Amino acid sequence: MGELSIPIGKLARSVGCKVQTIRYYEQIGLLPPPIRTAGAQRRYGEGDQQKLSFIRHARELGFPLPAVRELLALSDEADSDCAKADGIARRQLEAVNRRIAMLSSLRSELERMLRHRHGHRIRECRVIATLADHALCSQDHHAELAES
Amino acid sequence: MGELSIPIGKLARSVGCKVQTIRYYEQIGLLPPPIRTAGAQRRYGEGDQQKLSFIRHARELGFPLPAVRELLALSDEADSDCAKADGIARRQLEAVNRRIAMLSSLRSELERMLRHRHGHRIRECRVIATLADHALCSQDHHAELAES
DNA sequence: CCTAAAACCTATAGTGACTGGAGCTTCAAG
DNA sequence: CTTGAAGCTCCAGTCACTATAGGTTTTAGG
Repeated sequence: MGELSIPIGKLARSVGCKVQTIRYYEQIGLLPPPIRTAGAQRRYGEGDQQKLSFIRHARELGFPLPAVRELLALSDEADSDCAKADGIARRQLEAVNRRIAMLSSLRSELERMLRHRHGHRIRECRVIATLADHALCSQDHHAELAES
Repeated sequence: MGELSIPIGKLARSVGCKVQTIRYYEQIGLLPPPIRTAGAQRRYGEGDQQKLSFIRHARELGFPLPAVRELLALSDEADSDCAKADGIARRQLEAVNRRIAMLSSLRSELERMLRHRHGHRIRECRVIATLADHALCSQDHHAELAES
């Protein structure tokens, strides 16, 4: 069935990224070097396709490459170093939850705007205030403005 | 009360970013040029603080600067050009929903890993497969691999 | 008032994560 | 066996910051 051995361009199209991006990921060791044809062209398999698709989605969600690297490591580490995988999963889960919380409040605000717009005009737009709120975020820069 | 007029360093600390980042945002026109002291140092008010906080959170959520610019425009445009604001809000809402969907499935997978780990060892890690799934994403690169 | 450290200024260069282009080679359809 | 699309390497450019150099302003202490 699906052991494809597709060239780089097809792989790029299948995940919606540029050819050079794939070569770049290989260069920085995020993707393993694929097999090559006699003429030194890259040929990819099913696994590569999945991995790359994962990387692209994670990047679109705003995870930095180090976090992506960690998440990728989860599947390699899973059945070797359980404790390590557990720690990574736990940490990334917290990050994911924070993102969801922020996006949820932004969503509510956008929905509110679209609902209230039917009246006639929006009196006040609270989109900025919604996401400006520090209550949901990780950093400890709350109340930094207090002293002096 | 709170019409602060704080220097750039304090503003940076209050939102958890670098001083240069603020100057950069001013340079590219994302933040308005603030008032200056006699000695040409920047002094910021409450509104700037909110706006910057919003920008930082939006960026952490992975919105590119053009999208951030659009979201910022929502509040300016809100009571002037209603139709335009509506369109922006609708488009951004879709983007937000897609992000939430992807993050939710990633969360389920991470949670599943943490639950099942208690047995003894994780047999298979599906984190990558979860986020590799194209069903939830916007682009039309589904089934690109079909022909030939 | 005066000074000295901390924070500010501009300008420029460097980094991370790509993206594009030049110039050449390989692959595959006819 | 040709020929045009797609691949290759290498290098330069972009976006969104981040760091450094070299100088000025603020502000707290004496």
